[in-house]
Amino acid sequence: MSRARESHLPRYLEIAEELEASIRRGDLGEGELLPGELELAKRWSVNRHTVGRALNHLQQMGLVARVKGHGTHVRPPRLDYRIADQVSFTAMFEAVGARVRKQPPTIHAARADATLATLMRIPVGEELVGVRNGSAVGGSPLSWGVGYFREAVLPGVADLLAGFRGSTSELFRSVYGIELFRAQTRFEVQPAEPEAAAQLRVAIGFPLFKVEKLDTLSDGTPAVWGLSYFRSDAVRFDVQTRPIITVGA
Amino acid sequence: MSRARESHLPRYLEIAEELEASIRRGDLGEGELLPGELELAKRWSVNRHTVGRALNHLQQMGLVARVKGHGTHVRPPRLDYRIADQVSFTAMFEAVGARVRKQPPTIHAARADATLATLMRIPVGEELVGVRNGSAVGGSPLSWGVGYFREAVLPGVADLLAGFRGSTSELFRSVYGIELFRAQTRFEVQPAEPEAAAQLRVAIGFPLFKVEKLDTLSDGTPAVWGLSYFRSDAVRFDVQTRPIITVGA
DNA sequence: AAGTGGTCTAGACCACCTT
DNA sequence: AGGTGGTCTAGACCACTTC
Repeated sequence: MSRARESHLPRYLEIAEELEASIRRGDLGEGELLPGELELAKRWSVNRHTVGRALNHLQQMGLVARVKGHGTHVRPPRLDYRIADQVSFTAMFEAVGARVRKQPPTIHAARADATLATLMRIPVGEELVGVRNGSAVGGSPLSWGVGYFREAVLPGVADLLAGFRGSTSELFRSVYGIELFRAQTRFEVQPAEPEAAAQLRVAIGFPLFKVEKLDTLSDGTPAVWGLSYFRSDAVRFDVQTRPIITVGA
Repeated sequence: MSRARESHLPRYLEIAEELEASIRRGDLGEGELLPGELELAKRWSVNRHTVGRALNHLQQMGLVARVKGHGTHVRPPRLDYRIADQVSFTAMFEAVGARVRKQPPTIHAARADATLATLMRIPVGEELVGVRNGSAVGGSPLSWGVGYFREAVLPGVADLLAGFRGSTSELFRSVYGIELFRAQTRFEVQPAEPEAAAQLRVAIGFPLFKVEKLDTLSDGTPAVWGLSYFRSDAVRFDVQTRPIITVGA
């Protein structure tokens, strides 16, 4: 492959690279606030919009976070969201020492419409319990979404979940004596809509992971379906589909 | 002027929604070119940059694609990239009737450095065959990346792959009599760097799926590791970790 | 040559968060 | 009240694709 020209990089990318270098060098520590757009613009003798673009690029790289009215600060590295057939959201992040905060969920009765019935592979009209929830790790919002639990499989689940902020895996294990398994996970990228943007404290249009999941009982019976949006600057997903052997030395 | 609007939605989102509606209605057919920014700006009496933002938003939603010097056209719906423990990229998309075109791969000898050895779970210094490749579906670029094949597990793989553009799953099955299994897949979102942007025909900064995969033999022995970038407007990933039963009716 | 979208400047107003 | 980033306008220049 010939690499003839690579000299004329856009100015905002040059600035982004300089800022990236100084973050990686450690000139700017984790959580530290960067100067505002106006001051940075003066530093490179460019317009405010040009450094703004550089900062937006760095945000999509996961290096900084921008909050309107507050400023731009250095982000910690992305979290690893590990998914295998057995998963506990809470246990996984606590194992890494991350401080997880779940919002108290909002619960409502629901029934499977045509779309939901297809996604969950259950009959139309079945009784469900809908749960709106959100999570934050290390003080920064991570996810926001909704889940649907089958009342037929998890009787009385609405009362169980009301106000509950712990690990649902443990809850179901102790109350029903069952284990849930991740059967299917779908990943998509979507720009943040106004409501999701507000919940996750990102600007409208910021790229989000849209994740749809289906959890089943051990025999493959569908039990829970969920749709969540995750900040793409805060997380990376790691899905295990088979065991791996480590070779040699 | 009269900004006495009671909708607190940004103007560019209102325009994006109107365009979205007319695409979903079918006023604009798949593949059809939209008017240029200047004409659209006249239509809504706004600046060119405002409609530009609306179009960029629609592109991130996967509804349109923008190509510099060419224009903005309506995209087909996102492809479903189904991943289970047994996968064939080629077979999967051909099953959906999509026309897959793989670029002839570029091959080079390589050795596992510390990073690669950790990722592949093999000893440092092991002999590998590096393969740069790209794919397009339905005439639009989809992925671009690099793969590393273990010479010890797939002897003579460099010669096999040189100029080969078919299904590698089938190739390995017929030549070595082995089946490869997807063991691990990592998903991350990254803004397009200049080189990836050029290969995938998107603007610099456009959000891409960064996908790392590890394929193994049936006993879990690592065989192939790969890193690919996928256009996030063109694809959605669907990972199956367990079988699912369909209930009722 | 004409048209397209990408970049950069310049200035304005605003909503939001902190003090 | 002061500072932050988000939005919108306006105009300019450019690289790229297509004719």
